[in-house]
Amino acid sequence: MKYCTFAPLLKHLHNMEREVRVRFAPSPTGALHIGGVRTALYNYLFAKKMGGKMLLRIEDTDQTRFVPGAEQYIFESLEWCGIKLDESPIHGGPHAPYRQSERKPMYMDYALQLVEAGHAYYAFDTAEELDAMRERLKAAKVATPQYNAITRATMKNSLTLPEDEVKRRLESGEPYVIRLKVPRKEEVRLKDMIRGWVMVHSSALDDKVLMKSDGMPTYHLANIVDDHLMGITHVIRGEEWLPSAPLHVLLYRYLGWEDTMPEFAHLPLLLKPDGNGKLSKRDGDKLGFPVFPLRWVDPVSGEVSSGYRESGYLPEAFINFLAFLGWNPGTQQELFTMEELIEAFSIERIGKSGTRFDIQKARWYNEQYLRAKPDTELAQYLLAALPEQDIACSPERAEKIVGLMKERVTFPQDFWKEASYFFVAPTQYNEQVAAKKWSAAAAGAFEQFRNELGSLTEFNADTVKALLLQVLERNGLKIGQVMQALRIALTGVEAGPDLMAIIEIIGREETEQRIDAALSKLAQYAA
RNA sequence: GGUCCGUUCGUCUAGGGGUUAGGACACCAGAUUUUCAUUCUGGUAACAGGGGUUCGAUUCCCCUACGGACUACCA
Repeated sequence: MKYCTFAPLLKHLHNMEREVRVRFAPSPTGALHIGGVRTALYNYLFAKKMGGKMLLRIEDTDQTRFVPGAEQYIFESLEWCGIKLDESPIHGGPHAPYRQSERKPMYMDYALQLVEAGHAYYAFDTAEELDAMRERLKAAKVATPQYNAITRATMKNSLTLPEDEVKRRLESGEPYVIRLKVPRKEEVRLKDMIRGWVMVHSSALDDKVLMKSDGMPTYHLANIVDDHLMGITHVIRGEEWLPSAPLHVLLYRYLGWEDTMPEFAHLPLLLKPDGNGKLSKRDGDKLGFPVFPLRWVDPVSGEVSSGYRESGYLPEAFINFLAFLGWNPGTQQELFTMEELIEAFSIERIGKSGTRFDIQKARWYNEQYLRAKPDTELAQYLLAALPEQDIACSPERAEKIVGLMKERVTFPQDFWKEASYFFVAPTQYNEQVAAKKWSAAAAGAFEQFRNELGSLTEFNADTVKALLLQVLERNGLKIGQVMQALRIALTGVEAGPDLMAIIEIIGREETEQRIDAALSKLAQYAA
């Protein structure tokens, strides 16, 4: 109780003069998933908005879950997203090392400090004994079976065992853990920047393990020690941490760090599209969209999961989309560059409720960003796809093509997929449209058109169109009656940009050849 | 089960004691067009339910329902 009156005020004063420092602290247990990327993004936006620093810390205290390549994947993902780190295991920094496994020696001191102060204790219970305890409590219909102020009295720990036996066990190298001695009854309050005051009774918390028997700290101890040592001012993390946040407050208090305790902001979760549970790594591609920023190959199972990058999402679009999942600027503006996001960002405008994931919106953002790019840049996407097709194309020609196609693509790879007819004559025709639109009259007109193409002194969309109209008029045909047929003849498909522009790009000779081919291949419909 | 968090159109959300409850995506219709797409115009569509407080509640309070998270020597 004695802390409650002044601590918040002191903390407030203290934090006001501190440089904002936030951290993103993933564990390298696999690919970083999209929810993690959003957490990283919000941390980054907040840090930059406040003129502060963002660091990345690898939380690898569970050696059994280490996955090779995961750490590299995290860095590559953040880099692709444009989230820049000020300090990290690879960027270095004043608080190195930034991998908890490399910081291992420093945690025990703090755990022992807690033991000495009477806020933690040694426990020697085996896994079997813990199971038995939980079974017993369950059988006795105890609402929450946990290692706590009541049950600790029945277990093997330094609070129940005689002092000399505890000493003997420790000296003989018997495995032990250090547990936090959570008070029996005490209200623990914490102020969350998104949710306001959250109150939890200490009886709902159990005596969490702080140091594991392998000598590694658990997340709970390690994150408090490191956040304190690294000068973290704001902890922005997922809502799944909210239930254990009071425990963390207790740790700050017992370690004597309450006056510089970071402020907390627990982010609403990213939910599956049906709202049924949070988006998880294990969802892979099951939901019909990637849950990872980059493609990921599981090093053990070899299972491949698709990524946003490889699917054709632009990092700017991906980030803009992600930023709006749970946050909004309160204005009508939808499109934001990273700089604009930083400028507009505030934690107060983060929503409270879980956010369902909607891939449709991500596609829309991608289209917007794609269309905003200059043709010279878009041309690179098309050009990049051509060598493997064994096709040569000048940058100027590619530019013209993407200029015509950009309004109708969602991803960069669509340029080749949707526009291959600029390079390759159709080998088959849309039969439905052919059956409906091809006619003897049309075919006749096309033949004349084809034969007169050679007479044009200038060959471009305008002159070609003029010629076509002339031929059609001579044959008593309307443009609407035959255009679809001509489109099929030249491209094979029913949809696409302005046909005359297509003709201009594929050129006179190719146009003549394609009409010839169509006249013979589609003759069956000319009845 | 227990603890905690949440609930405005199908989805993301704005708003906030008196509003025609606003926008975006998606969807539908019309216009333009040589097709499709784009673009433009218009449209369908929401305050979970019940109690209070109040002249008045979607907004504040309580309860219920529903949803979610957590409940490891994992993070």
